Amino acid sequence: MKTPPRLRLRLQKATFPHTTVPEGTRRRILEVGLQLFASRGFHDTSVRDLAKELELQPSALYAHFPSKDHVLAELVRIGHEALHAALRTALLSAGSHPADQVRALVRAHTHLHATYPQMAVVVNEELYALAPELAAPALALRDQSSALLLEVIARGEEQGVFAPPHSVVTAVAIAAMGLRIPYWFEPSDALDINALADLHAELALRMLGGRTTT
Amino acid sequence: MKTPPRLRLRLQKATFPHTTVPEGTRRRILEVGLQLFASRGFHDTSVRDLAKELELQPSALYAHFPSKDHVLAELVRIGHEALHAALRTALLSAGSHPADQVRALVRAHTHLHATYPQMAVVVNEELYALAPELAAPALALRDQSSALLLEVIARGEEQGVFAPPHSVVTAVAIAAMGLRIPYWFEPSDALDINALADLHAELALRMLGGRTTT
DNA sequence: GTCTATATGTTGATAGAC
DNA sequence: GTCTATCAACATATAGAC
Repeated sequence: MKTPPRLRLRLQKATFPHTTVPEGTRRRILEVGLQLFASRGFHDTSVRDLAKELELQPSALYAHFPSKDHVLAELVRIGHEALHAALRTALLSAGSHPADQVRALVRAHTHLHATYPQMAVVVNEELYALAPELAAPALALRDQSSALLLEVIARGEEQGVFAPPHSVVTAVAIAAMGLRIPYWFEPSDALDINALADLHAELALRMLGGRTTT
Repeated sequence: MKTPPRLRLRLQKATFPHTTVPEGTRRRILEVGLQLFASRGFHDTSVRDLAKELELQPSALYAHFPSKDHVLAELVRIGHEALHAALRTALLSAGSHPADQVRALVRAHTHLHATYPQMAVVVNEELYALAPELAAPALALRDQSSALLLEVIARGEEQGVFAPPHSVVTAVAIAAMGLRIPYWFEPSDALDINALADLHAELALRMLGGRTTT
């Protein structure tokens, strides 16, 4: 926190996907960590910065986390688990038609990235700051999550309802839409989260060449 | 550079878009800066790290740049200028049909991000580390670059050859494909840069609903 | 579980010789 | 334009009292 207030993301109160995060100081640390890591980055946020925002002394944090890295690791874990859970739930409540399933996955992906922009940014930009053993669980979940989309696309191609120019490149492009959301989207009357989710689902289906409705 | 080798981007020799970067030590500093900032991030790369890789003493850098920030600022400037120049050139050599123009813009965007992945990463992820006055020129160029795509899309809609579900959201989605390239793409025989450019252009046109050929 | 105080290393940057 | 030597500020983390 040497350089003036160029922020990666607007500095605002950060919220979690509702996972099992205990109340109390530990949770407050995670919330403040999410806020600061998202807006200035992990390496540009010091333990003193966290403590100041929490109105605690720096040493007090170490009663709750063994190190600054572990605060980030916990955030990264929560974020990946929330996304994976959301995608699985979406798939389960979708119909059996591949277009419905893509719509469900993309809508869930969009919803999460638009609702928890700080979590999305920290999970995606600061994962590399973790030692391999702290990052590993998140990376495993990430692979499982992308597999969900790839499988639905493959099934759609087999059934002849999708005809993307290249299934992997198209899957990456669909995911990319979601990953960019925190950097430009601000919910408004003209374009709220639900409308954005619909738009992204529509764009995904256009890329897949699957305009089919059930 | 405290934490073990989790790298954001593979550590490899970094090259520039051919802009006017003078030979000599100043250029070497920029090349090494690009390499290290891309792989570990600006805040996790110390002046000592740069000096070590350059086989110089840390103090020697200050004969070429007034501060570490100015190294990043110069990289960010070069990157933005290169992209803007590439997009303008692409537009000029494209035909007058909006579909041709989108194809040209997307192909150029893809080419640059695939050819200079480190530059793309640094420009997009580390811009926020700069003080406003150092970041301003780049931000201005960025606005001009996105305007190019938005204008072509608007013209296509007026002519009735494009019918995207939402022009701004679609433009952002098209740009997002390009921004993700450095994080997954590795040129291969099965998928080289040209093929990727073609695929991205095709996906962009599908999103725009403009399959027209000239 | 929070505090005060501090250990220990690293940071960006400068002074001044050659 | 590079070196040696160094500064002041900052980093993460710990020790021990309450």
